Amino acid sequence: MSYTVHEVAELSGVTIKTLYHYQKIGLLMPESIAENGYRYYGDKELKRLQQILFYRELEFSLENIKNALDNEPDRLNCLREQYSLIKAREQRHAHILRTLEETIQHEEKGVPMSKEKMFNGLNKKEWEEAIAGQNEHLQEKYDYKIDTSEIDADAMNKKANEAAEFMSFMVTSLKNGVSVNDKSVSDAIEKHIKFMQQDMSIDANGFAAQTRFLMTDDFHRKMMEDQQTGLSYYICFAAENYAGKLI
Amino acid sequence: MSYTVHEVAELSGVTIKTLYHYQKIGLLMPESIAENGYRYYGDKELKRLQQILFYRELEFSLENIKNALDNEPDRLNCLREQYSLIKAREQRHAHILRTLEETIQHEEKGVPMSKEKMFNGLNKKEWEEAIAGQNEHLQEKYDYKIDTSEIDADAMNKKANEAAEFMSFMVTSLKNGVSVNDKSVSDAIEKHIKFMQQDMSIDANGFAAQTRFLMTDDFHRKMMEDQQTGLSYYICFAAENYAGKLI
DNA sequence: TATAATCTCTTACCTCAGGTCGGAGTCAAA
DNA sequence: TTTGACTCCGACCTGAGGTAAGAGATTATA
Repeated sequence: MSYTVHEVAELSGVTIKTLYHYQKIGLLMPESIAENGYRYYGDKELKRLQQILFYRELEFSLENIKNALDNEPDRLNCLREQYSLIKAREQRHAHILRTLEETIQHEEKGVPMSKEKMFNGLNKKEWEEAIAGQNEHLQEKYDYKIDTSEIDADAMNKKANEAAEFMSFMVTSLKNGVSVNDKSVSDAIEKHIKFMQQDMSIDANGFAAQTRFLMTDDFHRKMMEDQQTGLSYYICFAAENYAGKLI
Repeated sequence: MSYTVHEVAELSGVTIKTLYHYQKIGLLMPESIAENGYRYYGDKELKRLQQILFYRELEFSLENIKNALDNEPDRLNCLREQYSLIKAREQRHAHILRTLEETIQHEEKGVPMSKEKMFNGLNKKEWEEAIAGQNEHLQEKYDYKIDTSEIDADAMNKKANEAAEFMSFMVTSLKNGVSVNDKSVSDAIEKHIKFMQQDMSIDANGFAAQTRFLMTDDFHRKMMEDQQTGLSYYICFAAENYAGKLI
């Protein structure tokens, strides 16, 4: 099955000019070119175009897209990677949305807002710095930045701070679809338990029991679920999984 | 309070060059210009810049932003409008994400996908046409399009329908903080299992095992978590709880 | 079969939202 | 007074296309 420029344009919503452009920069070549110069695209080309558009949607430069597709010729891997990138972008947008909500609330009450908060999530420079070193995999490969900094740290004292950090990490993991089996999750739990051990006697099983209580108890569950839907269940699973591993 | 270009750049993450550019096109003028030519911005300008960035995030052209801000000088209205636009964009992204998911599933099974479906949500032309005449308010004012074609109910057969109904019920319960112990949850699971028993042999324990698999398997968990954060964990708990009760 | 309407190719130039570079003036601190 | 950081402004560059125009190809209609 082969398609004319017009048909491809119609199907994909891209203009003929854009197809020509992609050909010129070697991003998407026609399957064949007739003697009269007419270009025809096949199924393989349509699939590649689809992937180009997914990446374009993520604001990759055409050059980056070319690299991504050429370095990862396995379509399924590409698609999965695009999936997690889109998920990552969602976080940034959630951040911006929160800033917008906060701004509306401040404006409604007529209370002035801190200048830093005003640009939370919008300030690309800032969060690119804040997350330097994180998510190396995607960053190296795509130069794509992921927003993971959520809480304002120094507003809390040390204890609350550690707890909030742990929670925020779990929220991020939950939102990113990280398995409770993942080493990063186990590590976080281990660290959290060690911290708690500074002023109380608790072990992995005790912690698991505690999280199960937090999940079953209506009041505490509500507190956690308000922070992030699903959090109480996730943490409980993670804690039980961690305790189970130690046996 | 007034800020130098450097300070504004630092706060907002925008470059000095961009500030200059905005000044040149009359989008954001400094509050004052000293005799030495230095430009200074006040609180009012920072607020305007914030709004510019919200709009820019929504891919409005600078000219459109100028019009939007000049025609709607009421900040609160602007912010609210931006809020609904961002919400609308979320829909479009959800659409794209679904196309990506479907593509992954087709690719996994090696089944070819219809060419139209391949570009669902990506085809801007298409959804601009599909919603012609709708959302006139925003379109007239901003030339911004909203994706409204979301659910194609009759596209699903009965089976998928029941599953979707069950899932949607669980999502609602999770979001409302309903305990997995709650009778409504047990009842829904019972009903769902009975339905499945029509064409397969499964019991409460089998179902619990299945949900645990869905939670532990990276790909399936991703699918569920995408629908609602925490869903895979909630359903697994609920299923295990239901199976446990029967003993 | 002739003609009109549509499609296609290619090149040259335009646009938008900035980035880069360079020269020159300005300011604060050592 | 000199150094280093900050600022201004203009000229030119970039990416991802859009527009316009001339010319050949194909298809539909008279």
